Amino acid sequence: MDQRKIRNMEEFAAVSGISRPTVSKYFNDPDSVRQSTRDRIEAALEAYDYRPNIFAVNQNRRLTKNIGIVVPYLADPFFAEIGRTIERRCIDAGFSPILFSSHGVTAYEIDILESLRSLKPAGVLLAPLGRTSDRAALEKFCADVPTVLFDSFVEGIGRAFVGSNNQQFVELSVEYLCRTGEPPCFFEMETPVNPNARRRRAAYLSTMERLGHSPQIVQAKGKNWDFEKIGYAEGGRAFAERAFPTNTILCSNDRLAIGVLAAAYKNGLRVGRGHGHAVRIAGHDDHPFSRFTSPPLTTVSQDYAAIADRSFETLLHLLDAGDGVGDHDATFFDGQLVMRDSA
Amino acid sequence: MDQRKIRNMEEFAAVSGISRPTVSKYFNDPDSVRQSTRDRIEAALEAYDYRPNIFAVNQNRRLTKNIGIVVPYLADPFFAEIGRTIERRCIDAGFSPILFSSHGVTAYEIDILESLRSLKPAGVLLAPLGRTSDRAALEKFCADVPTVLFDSFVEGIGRAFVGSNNQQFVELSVEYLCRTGEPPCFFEMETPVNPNARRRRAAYLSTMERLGHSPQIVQAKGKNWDFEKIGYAEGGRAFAERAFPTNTILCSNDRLAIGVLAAAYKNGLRVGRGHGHAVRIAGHDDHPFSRFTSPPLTTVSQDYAAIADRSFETLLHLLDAGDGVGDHDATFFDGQLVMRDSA
DNA sequence: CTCATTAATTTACGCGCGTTAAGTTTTTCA
DNA sequence: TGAAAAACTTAACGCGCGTAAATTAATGAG
Repeated sequence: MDQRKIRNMEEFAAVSGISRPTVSKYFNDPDSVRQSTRDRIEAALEAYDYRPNIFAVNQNRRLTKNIGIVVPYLADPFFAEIGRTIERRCIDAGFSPILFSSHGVTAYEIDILESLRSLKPAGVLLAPLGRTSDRAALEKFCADVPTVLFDSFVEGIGRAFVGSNNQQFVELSVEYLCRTGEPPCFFEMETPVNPNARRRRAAYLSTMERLGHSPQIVQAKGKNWDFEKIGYAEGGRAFAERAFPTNTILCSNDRLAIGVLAAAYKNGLRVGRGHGHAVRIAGHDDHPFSRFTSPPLTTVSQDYAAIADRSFETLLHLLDAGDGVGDHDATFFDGQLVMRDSA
Repeated sequence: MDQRKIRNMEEFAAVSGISRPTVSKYFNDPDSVRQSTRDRIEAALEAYDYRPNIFAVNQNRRLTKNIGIVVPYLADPFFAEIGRTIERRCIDAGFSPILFSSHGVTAYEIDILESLRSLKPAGVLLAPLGRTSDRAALEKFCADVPTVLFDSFVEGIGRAFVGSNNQQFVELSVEYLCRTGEPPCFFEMETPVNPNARRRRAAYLSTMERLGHSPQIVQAKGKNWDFEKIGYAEGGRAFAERAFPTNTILCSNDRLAIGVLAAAYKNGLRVGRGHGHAVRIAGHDDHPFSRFTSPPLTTVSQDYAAIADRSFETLLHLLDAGDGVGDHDATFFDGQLVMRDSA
């Protein structure tokens, strides 16, 4: 195939019979050169497999083609899935995605933004930790780097936001549960890490009141991202102490619900609707595992792909709109009720 | 804090009162300069927040301080977890980890290795796709870059391997199941993507024979990484067709077992041991979600942290051992039986 | 205090590519 | 066919840092 190794663009230009500046132009935009020279370059490219040195390329660019993707917790399949989707979009659009996870730790998130900055990314898609984020650090970062926030909305941070309509999510689940059985109590974490949780609580309260029921909230202690574990421990405790005031438990999110489901099983409570069942349990988010719990979890589905796609599109928009004062648009996707057997 | 922005090492050297080459030396190894000059540099570092341009730094190095981490499927919490752990080790050791996921797609794995190569990483930790990996591509890559394989053993690839002792895993589960009830049948995928699966099958066969039982294998159709879905669909079909020859189902891995568990529930089969239970189900790996299934899944635990730690240590070893012909050492960690309620 | 070490400094080159300016060739189209 | 436009070539500089050689300064044992 190739006779000798190509060491740099100079040599590659030589073997392709094109001058180096033109080759450089080609790599920055293949359409910017005449078709005939493009063909010659691409012919040489096949014969000699050469790739521009990525470090040398990025040294001179003020901005690279890198796109940072930051999620708060990669062990959560939701974020794994959404990260995956965004990665693909980036690659297909000719960017180099770099995936980071804060693993639920504030200091990690700060570190990530720090090292991201030195990668001179064209843009960043950031799902912040939320409550435990260092607001100042986020603000400073977003001031320098075009950033689209997703999943967790943080007031005043980022140039745009894409997430789900928590109000609508909870309206959907509360209305369904009230329509088909006892009005639900709301199970959530005492000090939720994620700002979505606060909006869901508010939505639960308002929806219950609108429907003429008295809202009842059960809170679980716990501050980390081990939601299933917390749901299991605290849910179990609540079952044992008969702390759930109704037979219907609406969990703030599916991961918590998965824990409560396990706790219910352990306590010998049959979960589901209809007679013979002791308790109904529902969640929100349509977590990838929710369809495989026993019983399968009734929930409200997030449109993963839509959030991922829209986030990326929004960033692209931002990028070629330049540093226009960007009318911080926020997109909130509605969810859909997914009726399964748990409620 | 800082008066003017520092643009490069030249300027930073000026404000710190040290020459640029010495500053450069400092950044490559803070211990290589006299304590007094180190103090002066670090004082300036606090006052002026400067960081060497990562691209310029890497341009001249033959090797960078980058370490690639490649997993086959990041939406699998096992890999998310192990990826997370390795990342930490890298950072703590002064390296820059970069996490990639092949998402189960051969072409992606090849692309990842391709772009990894251009990042000139000091080393790579690779959990290959396995059966669907492009062997030639792996071989070519590993010839150029010091690579430690983990999780999936591929004969002759990489300079070392760290994974689990599949033989021992299955011995443990089969012996336990035989000791406490009907000998298990083995539920697995027809064409498993992961080489561990083949070893587990072999271990099942040999262990059953050693114990004087006739092995019985039930295979599920399906070729992708949606193990839960496949387990649910094919397990459900097997239940409906009464294709499971015993009341004890040993699944090749937990994700498959989670699907079978859901299928059992759907078919009205109570899962667990003792009377009143129709079927026992067990798995392998101690998947993070296994303790939250209903009932909680009996399984054999992988030592995530040990695999992650040892993989990284092995790589470090490899790196400062230079290009010594490395006696391709393979480490196989034993598992521990985790008895829960499903079997 | 002297001499031998050890560490820092000065000077200078190179890495691989982006980019620009000036000159040359090719293409396009009237 | 000829001139303008477009694309290319040559030449050269700069990016920010690693690194080497030669020189000077600091350290420390005797």
